[in-house]
Amino acid sequence: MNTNISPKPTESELEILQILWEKGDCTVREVHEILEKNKEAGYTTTLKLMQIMHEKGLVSRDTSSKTHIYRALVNQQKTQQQLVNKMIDNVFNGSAARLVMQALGNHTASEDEINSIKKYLDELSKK
Amino acid sequence: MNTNISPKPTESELEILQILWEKGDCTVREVHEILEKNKEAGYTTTLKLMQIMHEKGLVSRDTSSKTHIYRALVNQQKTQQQLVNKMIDNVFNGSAARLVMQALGNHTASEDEINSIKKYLDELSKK
DNA sequence: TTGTTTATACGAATATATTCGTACATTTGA
DNA sequence: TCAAATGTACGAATATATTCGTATAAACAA
Repeated sequence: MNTNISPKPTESELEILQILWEKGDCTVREVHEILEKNKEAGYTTTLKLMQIMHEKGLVSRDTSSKTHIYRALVNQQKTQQQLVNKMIDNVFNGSAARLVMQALGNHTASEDEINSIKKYLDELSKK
Repeated sequence: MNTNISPKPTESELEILQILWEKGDCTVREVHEILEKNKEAGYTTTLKLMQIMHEKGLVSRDTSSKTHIYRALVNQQKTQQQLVNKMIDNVFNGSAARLVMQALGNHTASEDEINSIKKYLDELSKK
C-alpha cells in the first residue's frame, strides 16, 4: 500500500528537487541562488514554486523561524524510477534495452562509466 | 549542421508520433482509432493535435484529396535522443550511467536484453 | 436529387505551469 | 528608534497544452 503517490513533478519542480536532494535542507534563497546560475528567474518565482511544491506534498517545511527551511519529501530514486519508466513506455515502446542503448549512444559515456555499467550487468546476470 | 531543430514534442504529440513512426503515413481517423484503444478522446481533439503538429513542423501532410495523409517529419532516433539527453541532464545530473542503471534496475531486463547491452558496451569500448 | 456520413477549419473553454508585482511582517544595523 | 533589507503570502498575468463544439464542404448512397 502506498499513500505516497505524488503527482509527477514538473520540470521546474524537478530542478528544485535536484538541489534539495543534493544539498539537503535549504531555504528559498539558497535554492534560488543555485538556480540563478543556470537561468534567470525572480526570487518570488522560486518562492512560489516551492510553496506550490509544499501544497502538492513534494516537500515539507520548517516554519518555526521566519526563514522557512524546505526538505524534499519524495525519494530521489523512486522519482527517477517513475520518470524513467514513463519514458520507457512513452518513448521506447516499453523496451528498457532500447532506452539504454540510446542513452549510451550519443552521450559519450566515459570508460569508467562503461565499466561500472558492465559490472552492474554482471551483478544482474548472477541473479 | 542541423536546421531540423523542432520543439520538443508534448506527451500527446509523442503518442501520435509513435503511431506514425510505426505505421507510416496515416489519416487522422487511423491515428485516432489507435489512440482510442488506450484512452478516451474525441475525434476533433486528435484532428486538432495533428493540425498543431503540422504548424510546428513535426509532421507533413498530403492534402491532395479530401482526407489528408500525415507523415512524421521528425526522426524517431533523433527525437528519442533529444528526450533522453534532456532526462540525463534534468533528472540524473548529467550521468548517463546512472540513468542506465536505474532503467535496468526495476524494469527487469531479460537475459537476452542484458547480453545485447553487454555486446553493445564492448563495441563502445573498442572505439 | 437529397439526406447522411465523413472530412477539415477554427474559435473558444478548460487545465496546468510559470512568472511576477504588491502588500505586509520581521529582522537588522546605523 | 526607525529605515533598509529580507522574508512570506497571495492574486493575477502570461504561456502552453488539451479538449471539444460548431460551421461548412465533399463524398456517398438510396
